[in-house]
Amino acid sequence: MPELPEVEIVRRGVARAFEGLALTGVSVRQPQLRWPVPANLALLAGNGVLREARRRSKYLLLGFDAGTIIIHLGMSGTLRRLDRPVEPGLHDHVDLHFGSRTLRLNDPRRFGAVLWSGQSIDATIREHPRLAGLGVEPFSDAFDAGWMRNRMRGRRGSIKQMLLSGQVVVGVGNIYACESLFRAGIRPTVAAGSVSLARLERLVREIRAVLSEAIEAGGSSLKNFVSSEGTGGCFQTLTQVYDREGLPCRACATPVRRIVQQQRATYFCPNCQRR
DNA sequence: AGAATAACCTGCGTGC
DNA sequence: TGCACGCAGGTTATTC
Repeated sequence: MPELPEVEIVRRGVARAFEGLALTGVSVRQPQLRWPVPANLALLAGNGVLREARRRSKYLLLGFDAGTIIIHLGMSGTLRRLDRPVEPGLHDHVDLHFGSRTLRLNDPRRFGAVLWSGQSIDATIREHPRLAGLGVEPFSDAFDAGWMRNRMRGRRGSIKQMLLSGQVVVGVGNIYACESLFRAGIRPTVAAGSVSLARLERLVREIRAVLSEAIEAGGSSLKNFVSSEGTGGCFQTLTQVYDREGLPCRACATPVRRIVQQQRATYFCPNCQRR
């Protein structure tokens, strides 16, 4: 589900509606997500004020004085803002209550996570096992072609696989990996270590561009992605190759091809992406 | 170390 | 209509 643009949109909604409010309670109805949800989250957070909602990779980090709530939406998670009591439905796993306002996590497939770190957001990003060791943020100065080349030197796995791994750059999932490789004219199957510096420079530009445009468009809503305000995005109507198998390439009219890499669908134009 | 594979889940669309 | 099957935005664990 959510890749960087979708998580960023959720983060903005949460920041706007919840920063400065005190956490007054947590309801955990179904703790079985990727890892068990700590049942005593509210106690851990010390009923403190939400100071900041930040994003690192596809993780949402809610900073309190006592520590940080870490949320991942997995494939199917949504976070919704409720301004009055609403009867919980199927897969409404966790509620974070801030007085009369509630942040509700729904996640049918349960690949998401809600974790607690007793550290600040900054320390959590540096030291938490799930977050330490992630690649750089795509909009940071550290992300450039030289960095990519260094991280991918000697790698024989495909460039698409490296993008998805999060070891080089984070936030790029299946949709935006396909889209950025198309826009950079790179065949998704080529060995990561064999891509020239010039082509990596183009890839860096296109990754940033496609992520920015997706944020502008409100993200991609394939099945169930919505913002915390309940609105869906429209980037899925703007994709060049993703989910367009057999349809004409928007640039050259060659039929878009679909292959499978690492058990994930890859879409590309065999004419525009020759190597 | 790096690469490949299975696994974790539910829901939806398709085709018989 | 009902049912089997394949597929879905992500990540981790286990192999070799």
